[in-house]
Amino acid sequence: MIIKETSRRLDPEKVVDSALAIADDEGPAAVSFRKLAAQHDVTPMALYRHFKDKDDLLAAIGDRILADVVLPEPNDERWDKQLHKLLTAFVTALRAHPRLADMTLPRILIAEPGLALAERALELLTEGGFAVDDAAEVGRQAICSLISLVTTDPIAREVSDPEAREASLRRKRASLGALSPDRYPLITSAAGALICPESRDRYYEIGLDLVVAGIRGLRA
Amino acid sequence: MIIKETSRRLDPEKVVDSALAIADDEGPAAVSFRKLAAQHDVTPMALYRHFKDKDDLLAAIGDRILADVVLPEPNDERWDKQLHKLLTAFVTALRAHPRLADMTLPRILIAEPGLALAERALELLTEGGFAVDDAAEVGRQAICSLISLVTTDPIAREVSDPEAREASLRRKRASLGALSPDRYPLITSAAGALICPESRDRYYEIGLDLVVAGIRGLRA
DNA sequence: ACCTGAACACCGTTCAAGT
DNA sequence: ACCTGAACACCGTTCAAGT
Repeated sequence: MIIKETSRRLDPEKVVDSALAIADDEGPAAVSFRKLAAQHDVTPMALYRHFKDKDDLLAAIGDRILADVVLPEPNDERWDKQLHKLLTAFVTALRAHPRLADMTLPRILIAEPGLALAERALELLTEGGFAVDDAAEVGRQAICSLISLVTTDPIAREVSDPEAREASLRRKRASLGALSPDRYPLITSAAGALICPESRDRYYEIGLDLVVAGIRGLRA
Repeated sequence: MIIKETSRRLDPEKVVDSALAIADDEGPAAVSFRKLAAQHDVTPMALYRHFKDKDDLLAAIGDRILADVVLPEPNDERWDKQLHKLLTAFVTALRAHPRLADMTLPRILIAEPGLALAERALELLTEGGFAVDDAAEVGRQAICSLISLVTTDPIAREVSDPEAREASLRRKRASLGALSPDRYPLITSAAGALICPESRDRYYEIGLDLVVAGIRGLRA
């Protein structure tokens, strides 16, 4: 039996590891073939053997994130409760990569974990009384809302650079603080919550509840 | 009375016009100082007199879009019905710029039309029984969901390039068509709706109904 | 099959200088 | 105040060539 010596110098999976790390820290725009090539001691052009173009690399990042979704086992709870848990599992995986959550959207109906999630969501929605085509529309919208819940997470933003985060908060406080309480009484009195929600868990709880409540309400 | 001759060669408002046109056609990434400078017969550096940096220019685009929001007059309908109309007005303005809708988010609590929208939304939410801090959280989430509704509008995408759009649809059809109906019975049977919703108006109607139904449901 | 070298056509932004 | 010129430090991607 011959153990094949690994002859390839470049491991695409490790390139995606690096890309994911850069994107988490500095955002997807900071990911570049040239930087990745330098990190892996190859020419930028070497990457084109493994990724068609930059979009292809970003798609691989999306797939990586989706691979972390851990679907809950079906049980005998009500469809809406199970849907809540299913969507929570999706959000949990995305929360690890707040700046990258939207890379999953174009991969959901392509990557296997995304397909499993979608199929299960459609099962629960049809169980809840939706026609399959309506379930598709509602499910898509739910996924989109939850992705944007994560991408716009006000607490996670710029977490890599705490002083940039502080500066951004200070700017927001200053701008809302300058508003006239007569013209904008509710905005000024809700300024705290508008600038940054008190608790991150509560932020996600409200977001998920809102999505599931919408689905429940639409069916009626 | 002296009519001041306009001495400035560069009108920042016209630069934003051009930037908006480019961004609508080719996406925000295609907007560049160099391209805009060429279009306005100046050096790229001339733009830095009028815009701090590229982010500042994109913020101006966000403000432009928000300026098109036409708020409905308050009336004596129920709070949730009025909220539906308010949010519809927001979505209507965004729909004119599907690829740019998310540039409005960071400008909502800064640009005047965004503040007016936010204040009115908070009014209706508190009228509906939300505490002001909860209203803030719920309102933010609603705005985010609706922005993502527009940015991911499956019908508007790549509308500038109809054959790219066709190619993308074909790719999606092929990829869903290759799935096993045994493993993914619901996805395959909903393939049509998943690839592209039948009607654009219905797409937006469902999206808006879902958001308002969620808010109504959360209050209870 | 996998990688390199050189080149093309772009970017945002800084700095010093002109009027 | 407003604009220019030259430069710096980047990009993605193509093409032809090497092993």
